[in-house]
Amino acid sequence: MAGRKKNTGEAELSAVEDNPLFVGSLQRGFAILEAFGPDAAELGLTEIAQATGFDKSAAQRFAFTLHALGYLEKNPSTRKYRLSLKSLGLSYAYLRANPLIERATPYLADLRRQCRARVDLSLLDDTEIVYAVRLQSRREAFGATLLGRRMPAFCSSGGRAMLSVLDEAEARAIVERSNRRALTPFTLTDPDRIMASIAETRAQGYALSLQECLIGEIVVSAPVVGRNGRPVAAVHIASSLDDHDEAAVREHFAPLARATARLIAGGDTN
Amino acid sequence: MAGRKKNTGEAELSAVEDNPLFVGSLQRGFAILEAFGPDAAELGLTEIAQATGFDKSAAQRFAFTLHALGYLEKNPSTRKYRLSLKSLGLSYAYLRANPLIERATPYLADLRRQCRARVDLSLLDDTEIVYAVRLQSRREAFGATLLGRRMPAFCSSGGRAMLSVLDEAEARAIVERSNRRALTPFTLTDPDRIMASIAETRAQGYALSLQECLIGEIVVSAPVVGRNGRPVAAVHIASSLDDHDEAAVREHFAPLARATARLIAGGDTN
DNA sequence: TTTTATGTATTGCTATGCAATACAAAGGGT
DNA sequence: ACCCTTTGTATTGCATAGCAATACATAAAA
Repeated sequence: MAGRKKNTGEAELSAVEDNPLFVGSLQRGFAILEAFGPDAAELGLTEIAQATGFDKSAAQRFAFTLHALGYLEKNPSTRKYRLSLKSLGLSYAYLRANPLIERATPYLADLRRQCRARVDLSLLDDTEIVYAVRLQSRREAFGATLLGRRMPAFCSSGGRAMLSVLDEAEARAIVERSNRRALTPFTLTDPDRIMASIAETRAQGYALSLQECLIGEIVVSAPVVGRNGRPVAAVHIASSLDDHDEAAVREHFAPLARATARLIAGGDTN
Repeated sequence: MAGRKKNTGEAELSAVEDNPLFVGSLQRGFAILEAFGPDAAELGLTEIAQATGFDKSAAQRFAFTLHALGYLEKNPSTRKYRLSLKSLGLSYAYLRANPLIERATPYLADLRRQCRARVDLSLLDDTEIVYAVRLQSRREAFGATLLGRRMPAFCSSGGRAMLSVLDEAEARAIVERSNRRALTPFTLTDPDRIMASIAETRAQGYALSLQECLIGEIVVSAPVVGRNGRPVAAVHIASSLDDHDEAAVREHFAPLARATARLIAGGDTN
């Protein structure tokens, strides 16, 4: 987590950092919060310093402050810091304030009952999708069931669904600046082939991902389109190939996903 | 949201603020983030200034910075700020890093299948409980289904379950400094009667809340106890009185909740 | 015990971030 | 269409908040 690089262009970012309105301390504080992750659940001061590139003093001050504010807590035995419950507060505020999600939730619950598979709602954030609602089915790999999880848009079903709503050029731009690391042997990584898949998605009104993100998983997604014609979200239905084969998914789940997406779009305010 | 008062004692807080390690800018930044909530989904600069008590300049600088960092986004039409998707990231990191939650999730999913009612896992944070896992059943009021939601411990079933694990004195202290506003006409607000309910909970091994938080809702909860003997979490089973009466809940759900709590506690690392 | 590593506390200096103010750009009433 | 009010954006000199170096304390390791 040390030197994570954004492909969004550092130039633009450092431009904004030079703006006199920019408060560097805030940035550093968040950098420390963001240093905590699945791989780094608990961090000591020196580890924080290492992960962020700050010196010990800076790590100390910011960790101290975040602790005082309640965003970090200390494991008394290891004396290391970890994220605290308060981290959940922001999510709550976000979800609660988001009318799209409020609107979508009951439709997704209905969908979940109809197909008895995992149902997700994802949002597009540049080259990634973020899961905002997840209704899990049976036992899934734990990390895969969490809200806020990010996946690359180019290879996820929901990502392709949303990209298919954009114009060709915009979609291609996103695909091309994505980090197109293959997640499975089935992941398409060639931009042209990805764009072909997106074109197909556009034509049929839904995207289908066959083991492109996870071996054994098949996902259909339909885009939720805003009044302005832009993609707002994607409705996913994910299941195991053990339970449903491609034909069945296309025949039964795809129309359901599309219908749900349309219902959600129905009362859009954007 | 302007002058929210912590009953934890301001003295202690301002003591820490005077520590030279305390970075005030971080505090102000978070104060602005926290100004956003259900009631204040979108805020303009002046509104932010009002809500936080800062002057326009401060509001401007911090909003600018949070925007640059990606935690706030601007509604282009209203020019107001709102929380962005990035808010979900912290939750993800927290949940992902929390072994208790990872461990609990599959057991909760099983429980959900067995009782076909809403199943939640909550954690205790001083006088409040925070929902960390929620497996909803059918349509529920939207806000009630979200992760990160807080409820008073004194009147919630899960809260009483966890309080019942503490010693009498500690539990009473928490109850007494809670803001004991009645949420429904059935909410117990008298400390003595609450303590009696907690004692009963301790005796029977589960807590039962009959419409104390929400009219028409019945909830049983069992505490998850850590190796150190402290309450770690609570397992809730919530259903509507239309579906299940008190006797049925006590007979069928209470044992299930207790069993699940024990399973979760089984491999605790704390 | 000595040694090494890591967390905690202190302090003087200066760059950072502050607040006042000026400017621009929308809304909204008449 | 105008004014006037309101709200967002940009600039700047100055003081203080926050920095980095360093010293001290405490815990694990050898």
